Amino acid sequence: MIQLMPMLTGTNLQHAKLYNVRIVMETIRLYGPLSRVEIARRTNLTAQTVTNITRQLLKSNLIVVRDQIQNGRGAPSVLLGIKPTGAYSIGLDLDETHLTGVLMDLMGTIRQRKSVEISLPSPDEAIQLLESFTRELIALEQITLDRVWGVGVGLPGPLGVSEGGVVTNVFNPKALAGWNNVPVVSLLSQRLGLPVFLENNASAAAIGERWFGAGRHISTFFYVFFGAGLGGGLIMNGQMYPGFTGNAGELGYFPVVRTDATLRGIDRPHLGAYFNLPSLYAKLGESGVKISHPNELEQLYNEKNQILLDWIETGTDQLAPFILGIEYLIDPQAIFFGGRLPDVIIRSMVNRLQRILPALRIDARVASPELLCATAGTDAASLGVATLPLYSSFAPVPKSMEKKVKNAKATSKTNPLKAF
Amino acid sequence: MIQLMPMLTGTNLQHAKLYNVRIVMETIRLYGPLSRVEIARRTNLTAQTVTNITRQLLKSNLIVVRDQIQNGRGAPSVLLGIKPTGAYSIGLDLDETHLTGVLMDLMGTIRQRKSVEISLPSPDEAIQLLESFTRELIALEQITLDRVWGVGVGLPGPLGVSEGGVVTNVFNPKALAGWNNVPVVSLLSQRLGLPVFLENNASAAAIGERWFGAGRHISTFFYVFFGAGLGGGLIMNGQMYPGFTGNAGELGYFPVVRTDATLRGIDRPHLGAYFNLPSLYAKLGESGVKISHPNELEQLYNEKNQILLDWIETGTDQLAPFILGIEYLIDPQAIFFGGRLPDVIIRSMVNRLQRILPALRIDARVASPELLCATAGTDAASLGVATLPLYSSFAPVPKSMEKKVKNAKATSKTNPLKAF
DNA sequence: GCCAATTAATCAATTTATTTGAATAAATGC
DNA sequence: GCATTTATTCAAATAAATTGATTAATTGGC
Repeated sequence: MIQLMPMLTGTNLQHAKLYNVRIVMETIRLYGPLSRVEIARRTNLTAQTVTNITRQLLKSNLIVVRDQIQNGRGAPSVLLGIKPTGAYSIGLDLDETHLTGVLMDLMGTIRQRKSVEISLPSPDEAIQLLESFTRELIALEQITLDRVWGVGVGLPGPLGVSEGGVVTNVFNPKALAGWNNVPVVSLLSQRLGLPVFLENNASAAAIGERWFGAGRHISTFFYVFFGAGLGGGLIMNGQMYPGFTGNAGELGYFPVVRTDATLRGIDRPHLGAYFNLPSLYAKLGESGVKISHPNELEQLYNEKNQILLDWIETGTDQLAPFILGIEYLIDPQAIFFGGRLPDVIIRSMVNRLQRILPALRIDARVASPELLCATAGTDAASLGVATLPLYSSFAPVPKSMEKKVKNAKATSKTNPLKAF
Repeated sequence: MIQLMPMLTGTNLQHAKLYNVRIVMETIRLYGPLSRVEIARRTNLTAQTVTNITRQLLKSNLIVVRDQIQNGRGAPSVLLGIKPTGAYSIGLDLDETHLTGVLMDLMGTIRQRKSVEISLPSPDEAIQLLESFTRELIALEQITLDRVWGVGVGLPGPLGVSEGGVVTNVFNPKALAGWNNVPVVSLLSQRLGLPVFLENNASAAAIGERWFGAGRHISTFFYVFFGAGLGGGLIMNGQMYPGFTGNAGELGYFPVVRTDATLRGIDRPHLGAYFNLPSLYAKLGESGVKISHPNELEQLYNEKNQILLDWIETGTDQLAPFILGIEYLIDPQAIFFGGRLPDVIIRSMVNRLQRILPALRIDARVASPELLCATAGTDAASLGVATLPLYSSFAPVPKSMEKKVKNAKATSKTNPLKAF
């Protein structure tokens, strides 16, 4: 758990180039299709450098010539765009109630999807299941394993153990009883021969929103995630911020200072103790309504089920001060709300927050963050973890510029851009 | 105020080299004196590259040969250290009650200091005063203006206007009535012919702690700053995080949800309305104790003045939930407490918090951030703003690697490392 | 006291990226 | 029909890190 100050690492030509490759890829992805000259203008690179880099990207099948367009005089521009099938990625979102797997392409389109309801799997069962899901998704798409750049796995946080911000093992997560020091990353990557990325589902959903959702053009936002429990993820300067112990944004375990009647029984009331699906299911069960999947809540909401509506309102009211805390401490550009709850419910929460919050704010504040519904829908988490391998390969994060030592482990799998 | 997604900017050899120069400087500063081989080992650069870079740094008088040491067999190491007088910087901390100016060297040592008590200066008076303070400090040290790499100016936040995270103008700060859209940076830099950096005093204190204080080896921390009012600064991944509107960490305007008797009268209670020096002075004045400088509080504290002790205890109790918010949302490695209050008072607050907090935390939490007294003492803010020019020139932040366009403004003054 | 071994630092040549300036090609507009 | 404009690329130059050899200083063993 001890995280030392990161090493002060220099760079060199090769890594500077790799960074430029990422910059070009990302520019095309976000603003493409673009001509080489336009890429050069947007990145401050010279046209010649862009020519060199795009030549290699074309050869590697990561981009493709799209069109030729004429703007005024002069030679027409050749527009370059991302080749969606240039790379694939797999995302697996597991919690105590379900597993969802998706196969995603380079543009973030879900091409295959599988889902199953389960109940608290053991680590062995889970690894088995994750492997078979991966192989089935690849078979469905009829591609070979080598075209998949990695597998992302999402679990309910907090996961406990991280190494320099990278989570490899799962240590006693609260939501997964019996999971004690499970090396998910090494177990699964050995079985599959693919790079595996592990992340708590809330942070993963935030990364997904950042890379493929409305967060593509927002560099700093908070993501409130409704999974089996309540979680949160924080994106700052375009990168996920894990916190020192890997628990940044863990809204669910934030102590509730104001004690409402609903929390009176609990010793140390915290938001997650109230705002979670199992406790909602239990409440509904008492009134004779049986629910087994969050999608069924949509109908209940439309039927104006009073228990559900009360749960939403009370939970939102308890959430409001925390949203204020995010505003004043982190001052993000936006706060997203997403997760496994149906869109209508999330939208009603956001609407209620927008009504409540102005009265709580100190009037002196100039601007407040936008409250937005997440774009990914109920598969936000699996979509989010699927972005992890692509993010790791293509995001132009400063870390990608750092020199690696000579005798570091072979990076052929973990950094596929090494072909450059 | 609108802050677009930062441009995706490529890099080139020259900027990669500049980054390596900063990496070498910072490695020597933090861990020096070091031999060239040791620098190479710590930075992943080759010995030859380090030789080349240190040769130029020696010629530029930024580093100096310190010693030769023998470790075992082989040629002895030549140790290189920062040359403290290789660069100077000036910091000016202004608020409605005082101005403190310091002249600092490259190692963060305060070499000259001036201070004056004033009352709410107009912008014109202030600029005049800032200029004369700067010239007096330089005269005291008997150096020429060209050896000063810049001037940092600190004002009580929130300052209102920032451009891409860089504050240049002051727009209606709450603490400085009559200051409406004052272009502090351009006014002062024109008069002095030096780069000027503007920052709110809390963030500046945090940067000072990061660069020269205990934060040198802590990459993520929060800084609770007691100035005339209450402020906060956030350092993440070694860099100050300003937030989208420049107000991240603005503790003072965070609404207080729990309403104590002390805040009952106020319409929208917030922490800063209670926890500020003018209101303490007023309270003390009612009981016949006249205070004009925060240093005088130390004696009152030692005399166990009940009004002061109550103010500290109540304020700390109100602060506690906010500290929890920082823990759960930001999950920093440490939280520093510093500012213009005497050390004994800050220490008593930290002690009280350490007693209060465990009972409020959800027991499931694995690790909590350390609560620490800041190292800089009552000059934290002026020390902090003095670090801004040095930080800007020498900090190995990723941004320093970005390519600048050809016809950008001359950078001779703003980036003195351009000699390389 | 000598000499092989070891280590720090540098020199010289090589490699690999971007940059620069010229060339080519395609389309427009007069 | 032709000068102009623009996108792109070719070829040579430039500038950084890398590599391998070299030098120098010192230790430890005999």
